[in-house]
Amino acid sequence: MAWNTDETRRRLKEAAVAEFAARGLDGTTMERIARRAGINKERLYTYFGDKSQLFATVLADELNKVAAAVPLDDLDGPEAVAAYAAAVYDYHSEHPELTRLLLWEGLHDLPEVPDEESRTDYYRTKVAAFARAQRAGLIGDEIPAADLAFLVLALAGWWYAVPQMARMMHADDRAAPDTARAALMRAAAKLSAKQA
Amino acid sequence: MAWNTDETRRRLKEAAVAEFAARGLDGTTMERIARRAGINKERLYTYFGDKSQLFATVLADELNKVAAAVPLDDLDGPEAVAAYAAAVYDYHSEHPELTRLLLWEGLHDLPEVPDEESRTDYYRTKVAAFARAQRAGLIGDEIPAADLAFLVLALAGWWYAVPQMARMMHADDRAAPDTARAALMRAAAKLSAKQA
DNA sequence: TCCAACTCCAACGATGGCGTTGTAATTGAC
DNA sequence: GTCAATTACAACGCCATCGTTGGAGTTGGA
Repeated sequence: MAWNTDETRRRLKEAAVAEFAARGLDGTTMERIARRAGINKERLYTYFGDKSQLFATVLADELNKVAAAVPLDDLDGPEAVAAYAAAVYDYHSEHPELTRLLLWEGLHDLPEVPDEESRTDYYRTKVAAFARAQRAGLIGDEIPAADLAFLVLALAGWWYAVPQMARMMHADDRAAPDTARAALMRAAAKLSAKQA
Repeated sequence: MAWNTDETRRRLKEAAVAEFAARGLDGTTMERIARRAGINKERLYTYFGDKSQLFATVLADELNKVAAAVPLDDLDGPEAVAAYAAAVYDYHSEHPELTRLLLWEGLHDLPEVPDEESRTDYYRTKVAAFARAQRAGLIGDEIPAADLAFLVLALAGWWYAVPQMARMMHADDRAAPDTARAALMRAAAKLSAKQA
C-alpha cells in the first residue's frame, strides 16, 4: 500500500476532533485518538506536536469550517437576525463538536488563545454587520453591537453548553421537544427589535 | 489539637470546589485538593468516596448556595426580569465556580445528573414565576416560559462560558470594560417585553 | 486507667498515559 | 539498482495519579 500522508493526517484530525469534543483536553488520551483513527500514536507527535498543539490545530480547523458554513450577510432587520441565530443553532446541531471544543477551551481560561488574531478578525466582521444594521436603523441600537452579536450567539449556544439545564427546565413540557429553535428565533428577533 | 471533623470536611470541600472549577473533573488531582486544604488525601476517600462522587457533592452544595442567594420573587414586568438577570450575573461574577462546575458537568453529557430531581424542582419554580407573569400579562408571552427562563440564564451565563469569545468580540471597544452588565439587563428586558 | 472507636497521615502498589526510540517498510532521485 | 529520506509501527522508559493500607495519635465513656 502506497503512503498517503494527507489521508493519514486527515483521519487523525477527524478522530482528534471527536475525542476532544467528547472528553476535553484532559479527558482525552493520545492513544484513544490513534486507535480511533487506526493509526499509530507516534504519528500524532511527528505531525502535530504534543497534545495541546493538536487541540489547537483541530479547533482552528473547526472554526474555519463554521466560518465558511455560516456566512453572515447583511442584516436587514430583526428577522434576518433571527435567521442568522437559527443558522448558527442548526450548524451546531449538526456539528456539536465545535461548541464543545470552544467550551472546553473557555474553561481552561487561558490569557490568550491560539489563532487569537484571525479569530478576533472573524468576530469583528460579525460585530461590524450588526453595527451597520444599527446605523442604518434596520435593527434596535440600545444594545451596543458587540454585546448584541455576542448575546445572539449566547441564545444559540447555551443549549449545547448546559444541556442538562435545558433538559431539566423543560421537564414539564411533555410534548415540546422541538420548540427550542422557534423560541430562539423569536428571542433573537426581540433582542434586535427596534424601539425601547 | 482536638479533632474537628466538620471543619476538615468543610476545608476539603472548599478546596475541591476551587480545584474542580479551575480544572474540571479530569484535570483535577485528589492530591492537589488535599494539599490545598492542608489535609491528607486519604480523608477525601473516607469522607466523600471517589473523585466523581466528590465532584457531585460539591456541585450539589454550590447549587444549594445559589438557590438561597438569588431568590426569584414575583416578576412584575420586564424590568424585574432584567434585575433578575443582573442578580444572576452578579452572583456568578462573585462566585465563578458555580457556572464553571455546571459547564464541566454539561460537557460530560451524562444521561442523568446527580440530584436530578431536586434540581428539576428548583428550575420548575423559576419557570413557574415566568409563566405566572405571562398569564398576568406583565411580560410578553410569545416565548414559552421555560424557553424564556432558560434564555435569560443564557444571557447571564454566556460571558462565563466562553470568556475568550467575549474578549475577542470586544477587542475593539477600548474603554468599554463594564458595559456587559448593562447590555445584559437591556437584553433581558427586551426578551421579556410585551407585544411582538 | 483502660479500651474501643475515630481521626489523621506517610508510604505503597498498581495502573495508565505521555512522549520517545529503535527498526522495518516504502518512496523517489540519481 | 542504489541510497538517503520519509512513513509507519511496536515497544519502551518514565512519571503522575488513583485509591489503599498499616499504624500512630486522640477522644470519650466505663
